[in-house]
Amino acid sequence: MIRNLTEHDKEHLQEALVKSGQKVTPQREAVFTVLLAERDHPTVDEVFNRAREVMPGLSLATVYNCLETFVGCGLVRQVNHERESTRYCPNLAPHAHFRDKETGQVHDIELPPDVMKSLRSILPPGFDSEVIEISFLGRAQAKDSHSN
Amino acid sequence: MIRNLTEHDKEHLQEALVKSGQKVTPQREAVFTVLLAERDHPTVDEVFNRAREVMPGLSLATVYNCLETFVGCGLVRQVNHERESTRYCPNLAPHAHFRDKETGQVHDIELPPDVMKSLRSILPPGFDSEVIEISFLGRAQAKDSHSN
DNA sequence: CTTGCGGATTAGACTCATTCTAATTGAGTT
DNA sequence: AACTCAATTAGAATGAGTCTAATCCGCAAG
Repeated sequence: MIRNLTEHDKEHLQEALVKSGQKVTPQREAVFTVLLAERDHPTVDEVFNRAREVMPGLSLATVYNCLETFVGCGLVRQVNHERESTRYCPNLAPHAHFRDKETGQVHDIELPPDVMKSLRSILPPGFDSEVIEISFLGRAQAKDSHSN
Repeated sequence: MIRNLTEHDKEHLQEALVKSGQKVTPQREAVFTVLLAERDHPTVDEVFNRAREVMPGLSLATVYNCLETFVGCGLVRQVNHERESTRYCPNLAPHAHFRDKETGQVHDIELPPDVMKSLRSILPPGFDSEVIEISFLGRAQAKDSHSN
């Protein structure tokens, strides 16, 4: 179910960690592997349970720590909907999130540069934004179960 | 500090409540008054404290109930940022939210119809969205302290 | 070697927004 | 005056996330 990291992904992880003064540890590799294996925006608990299959001693606190570290060095994004549990997403390309009202599934929606630009343009002078979050809520005709 | 509802706002409240089979109660009037008095996107706790000045016996559970009811009949919107406490906003026009990283203040950003349309247009076929949430995070040159 | 250092990991306690529960109130009826 | 049914209430319960203090582990210095 959970494959090992490809050489490429391993380098990606290592580079990002080292660049922000963090170490590569077995726990971090395991958590990162889980994130890449199934890109369905898992919650911390889901990551925890999946990672335990591969590293049974892993603790929940460590999963929180790893994910926080990854966010800190730009390896993954947090995804929040209302006040539900935070989900995690290794897709780094700019994208919005679509949440299916029925299934709860989260899908990535590609965000073309011109839409980004038009969004930025609605900010009145004096407002300077680093992060823009866009989330849709609705229903999706099931097609591919995951989100990319 | 907290003025009474204008006749107009009172009718607005009454109409929305009755239309969805709810009753007008003193508690609901008090909470709605608080929301309209200062449009700074208060948290439940802030609403609670402000409303207590006017109705000391009011309970926190009731504030939660009232706000939930208001959301249900379209009188107010919930505003969430990451996993912080939910805030409430009586601005019904389509708008985005800008959250100041430093002060935590939330400002409303008007959302022109063509931007809404271009956003809707990025959804692949099969995706049908009712609600779009857009939130900016950044720094705002203080100007008017409230949002609206 | 083996000792010491500092970051990473861990279990479990803690926080705090929100929800739930069960009892009470109160307005409008019969 | 008794009924009814939603709204209100206080306090308990939930649960995601954070904090704490102890342990672990890789690595560099002696």
